[in-house]
Amino acid sequence: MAKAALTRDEVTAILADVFRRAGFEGASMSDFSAATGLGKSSLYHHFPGGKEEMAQAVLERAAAGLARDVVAPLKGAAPPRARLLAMTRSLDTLYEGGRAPCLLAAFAVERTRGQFQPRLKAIVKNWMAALGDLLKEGGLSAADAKAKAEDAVIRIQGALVVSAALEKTAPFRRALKAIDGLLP
Amino acid sequence: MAKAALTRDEVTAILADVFRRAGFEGASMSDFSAATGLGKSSLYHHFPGGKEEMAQAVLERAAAGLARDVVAPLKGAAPPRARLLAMTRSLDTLYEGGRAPCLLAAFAVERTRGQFQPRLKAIVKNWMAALGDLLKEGGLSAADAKAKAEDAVIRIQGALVVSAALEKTAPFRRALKAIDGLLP
DNA sequence: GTCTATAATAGGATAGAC
DNA sequence: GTCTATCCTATTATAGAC
Repeated sequence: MAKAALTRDEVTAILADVFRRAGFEGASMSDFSAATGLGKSSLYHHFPGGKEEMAQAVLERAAAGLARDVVAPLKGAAPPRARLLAMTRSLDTLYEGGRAPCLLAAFAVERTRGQFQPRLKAIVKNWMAALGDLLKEGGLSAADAKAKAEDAVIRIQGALVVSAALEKTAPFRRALKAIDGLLP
Repeated sequence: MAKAALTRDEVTAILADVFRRAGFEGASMSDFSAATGLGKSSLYHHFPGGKEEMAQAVLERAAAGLARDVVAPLKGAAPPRARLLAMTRSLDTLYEGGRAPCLLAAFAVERTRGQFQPRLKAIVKNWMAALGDLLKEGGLSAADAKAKAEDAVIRIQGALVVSAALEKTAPFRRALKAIDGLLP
């Protein structure tokens, strides 16, 4: 699809979509070729390091996307509760209401996660730290804010797994609601 | 390893361990061969349907194991809180304190989950129902018990993902503690 | 019931033309 | 920058001897 000169970022976005649905081991060059409309050699032209480099580029892009769409809203000037709602709304879009898998989780549960662990850690820590800061600002004690921030990320990841297993979006939507309720 | 005449159940247990670490797509016949000490042909003798049949057998065994080790403790004669603690203790063993991945999650996040969905659904529903019954018996309203049961399963799955991403067991252990606290 | 050997296919990756 | 053609390896799976 879309032969018209894809930029590296556009290609990376498509690869990200394949990776998050198939995981690292599950995604193949044929998948990438079909999804981008590019031949294998074109893909190697963009990513000489092959699948590994593609995955790293995709993770880097995901980290930037999370920083922009999920973490940045937490740091605005609006009241804490409004910022929290902005994050959950963004997550609802990102995960398509619970229907789309999480790239982070797909990589984290695989045997091959070792090569991506530094980035996975950085992404999760960055997210939890920003959320913890917001909850503290919203009136929670430092310890409580940290614990609830970790719990919120856990619930989002767990809800995606349970929603996928049950083929239902309700668990994910309820989890977002519960996170909304962390601040009054 | 262990050449001495493995039973089908013993073989299945080993396959389960490979599957939960590698996922369905990630696990190969070579992995199974190395883990069981059996040649590929021996594996096909036990499971003529190949990888697919192996996965189904593994899931069936996992469902039985969950029923025995996780769901059954919830239904004993002990006080509700004691039964809840028995479940979390069993989960701590099953997931090796947060170090071992969940077979269910590994299959649920993959592209290939379709073929296993009926079993995945049954396992999750069975677990949530038993936990909901216990919480109701412990004094929660029917609606609250159901919501908190779903939340508990979500937290366990999410904690495993987060623990794997961070290479830390603390999130998983804290999640179990939080579930312990659902009943006074 | 387990083995060795072997097919048949899909995977990741590269060479070289345009 | 993209293509076709190709290579090598790993993968799933089968045949047939013991």
